[in-house]
Amino acid sequence: MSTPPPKTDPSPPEAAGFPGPSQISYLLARAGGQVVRHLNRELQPHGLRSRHYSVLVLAAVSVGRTQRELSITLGIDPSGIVAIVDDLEREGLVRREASVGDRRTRLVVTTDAGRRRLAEAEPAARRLDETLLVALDDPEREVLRRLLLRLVVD
Amino acid sequence: MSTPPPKTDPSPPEAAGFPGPSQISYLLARAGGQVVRHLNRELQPHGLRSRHYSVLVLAAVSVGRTQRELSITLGIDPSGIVAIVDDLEREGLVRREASVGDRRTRLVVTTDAGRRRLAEAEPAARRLDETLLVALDDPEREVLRRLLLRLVVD
DNA sequence: TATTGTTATACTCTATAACTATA
DNA sequence: TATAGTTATAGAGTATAACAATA
Repeated sequence: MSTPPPKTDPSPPEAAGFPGPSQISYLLARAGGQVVRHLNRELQPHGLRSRHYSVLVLAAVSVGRTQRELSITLGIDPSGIVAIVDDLEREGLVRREASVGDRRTRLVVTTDAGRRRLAEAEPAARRLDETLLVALDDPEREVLRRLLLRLVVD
Repeated sequence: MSTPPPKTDPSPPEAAGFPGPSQISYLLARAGGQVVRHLNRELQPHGLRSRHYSVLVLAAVSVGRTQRELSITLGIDPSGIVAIVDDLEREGLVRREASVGDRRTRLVVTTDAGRRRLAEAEPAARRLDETLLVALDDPEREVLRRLLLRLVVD
């Protein structure tokens, strides 16, 4: 009779020949860094950086977001949002509009120029998913996407 | 009779009520940012930042690594490695040793003080995996870990 | 009193280029 | 010529604190 292969350790210190730390948090930090670097490079021809792109996407999806919402959703400090929206507004890609209910808040809304810019840049961002995830097949990507969604919502 | 729930779209533009873009690259960037922020906060009492911690871990696992190896494995620019190793050396946590074969390279080796510091800090880093991944059960974490490993190796 | 947006500041990180010493 | 390490520098990102307007 054949002895069953030993159960793999659920959290081995080193895995699969990867020489670095294999803790999930480390791997996430590393993968995230890769993404930002690549994304910045891909977006450069379109005059956007990853953070500006995120804000532009998010403001475009809804009719308008308060800067506070953008800050919370994107995990960027409110003062960082101000700087990013300043940049985008200077280029005419978003407008700050007065909010009806609360005169403290200012709604960030995407302009037509912003939507055009987004349409130009989007393929570059989608291409990133392709090149970065080349090691994974479609079902694996979907699994990864769902797991990450649950992490990021928090 | 109950109608079966509709099959979920394998790659919907928006998913599960999450307000942001649900592209994997975006989610990775976001999760990675969270990790680095949390990790830096957890490590602060131990006088380490996430990059210093990574280098310390990596140098401790083996008998010594060239700075070039550290640079490639951690995805940090060689000039960044110099700065980090300078910091660690100043605190006596690592030493730079001459390499036998190649007099250009310098091996980064962890000192006893470095190993002690690592032992102090490690629980904080492991705690991160716990708090950050609270939404996922053990098998899910293992799936995520393996997928990320394949992404990061590249 | 608490919150939204804003400004200011210091520090860390990233990206590049140039330089040196060795190979 | 090419590679390992180093230095210098500019720009981007992060973290904090303080402030004015408004709730």
